[in-house]
Amino acid sequence: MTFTCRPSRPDPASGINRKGRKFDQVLDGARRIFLADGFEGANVDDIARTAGVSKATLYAYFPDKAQLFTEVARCECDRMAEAALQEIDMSRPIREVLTRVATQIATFLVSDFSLAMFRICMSERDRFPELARSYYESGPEMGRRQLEAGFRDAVARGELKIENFTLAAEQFADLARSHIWLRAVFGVQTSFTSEEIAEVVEEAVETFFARYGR
Amino acid sequence: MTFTCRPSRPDPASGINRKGRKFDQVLDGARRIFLADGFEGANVDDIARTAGVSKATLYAYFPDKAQLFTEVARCECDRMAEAALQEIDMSRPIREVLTRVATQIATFLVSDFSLAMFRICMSERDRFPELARSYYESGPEMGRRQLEAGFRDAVARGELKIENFTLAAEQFADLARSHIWLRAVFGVQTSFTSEEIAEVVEEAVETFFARYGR
DNA sequence: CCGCAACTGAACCGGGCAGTTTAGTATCGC
DNA sequence: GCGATACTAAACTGCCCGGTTCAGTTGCGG
Repeated sequence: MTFTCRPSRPDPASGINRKGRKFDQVLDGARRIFLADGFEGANVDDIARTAGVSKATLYAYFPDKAQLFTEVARCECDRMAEAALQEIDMSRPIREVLTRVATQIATFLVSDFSLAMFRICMSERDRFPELARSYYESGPEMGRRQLEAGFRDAVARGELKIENFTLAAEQFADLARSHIWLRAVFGVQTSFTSEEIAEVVEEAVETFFARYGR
Repeated sequence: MTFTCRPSRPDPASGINRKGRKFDQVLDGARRIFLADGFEGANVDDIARTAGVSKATLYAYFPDKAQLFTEVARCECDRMAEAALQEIDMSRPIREVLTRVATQIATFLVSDFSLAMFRICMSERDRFPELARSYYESGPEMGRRQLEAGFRDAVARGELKIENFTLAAEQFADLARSHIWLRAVFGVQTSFTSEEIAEVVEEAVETFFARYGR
């Protein structure tokens, strides 16, 4: 599956040349290799080969490796934001809603994509400080805001009682990833059954409700 | 401050030569540079210079960069284990105890050392899979076991009610780092006042108690 | 069929860095 | 004083890899 990502804001004189048949190929190849190997670890020859393009062509589109990387990263941040921005359907009973949301959080956080992006953000924080920051903002932060909004509705309807919305949302997300995420990022456990996730989710909802329920 | 770390198990024919005046210097210099720059990012010349030692001397002690790194990493895992292994004083009222423990967890997790080690584990997970694993085991895992033990005591004394001890401990630790740790690892926020930490801790204890209290 | 622009593939350059070598110095036991 | 051992400084090797160059190919508009 390959898809491109048009600039959210067109890059101002970034030196990127978007016109040409193979632009998308290059970006796609770069995405794969960068996600797999990180920035430092990625080899431009590999990217070109994976993209099915000559190195010269690659450098016809992008002035250097760093800009190619930031372009990929920007797209992935957009994807991330999109993922974080699913509307929360509050029409169902609150407990069911929270269970579904927690399941989504937990499942996403142990996905290959999420883990790869996280690792890259960690590894490349010195070289690309903006990357980690903007990923945080389009991901965790965006997700938190969504949660907060949902919580406000629920409180308004008398289904939850919350004073500190920010921290409550943060706690909810942290509870939803309890146990499994740390194991995933440290590589202690590499795959998770839906039962494992369901157990963590259930306990998360239980604890959250004990504090903020009704 | 410089201190050495004798092998927990003497390395079997690892090619490391421990005798010589400057062994400790080398290890100490390596620790600094590796913690600051990671494995790939660290420059052996820098290490030698920081250690106040010639490169030739360095290579008289360690056969290569990787072994030097793993030696440093092993020591840091030991330090980590030691830090995680503080006895929990259960004589005080449970709420006070948990508040103190949560404060320790939160404070440690946003410390330079902890963040540096975490980043290295993430960055070098492919090159040194064992590192992340053993750091996880001497850190989070060890800490969790300690917590679990404390919880069992508390349950026995009727101060808490818990069924799933593992998940409860995990939830407690996750609640204790809520909000602040993610911001720290993504570099969104680089320093934390004790008030910020205290707030998170208080909310963590509150939520934990709502579920598992009395 | 021509011309032009995109693309290819392979050779090449240059810098960074792990690890080695070498020629020389300091220190210690005897 | 003498040999041995530890250490130093600096030059050097070899490799990897980002980026460039260039001679040749493909394909498309007119």
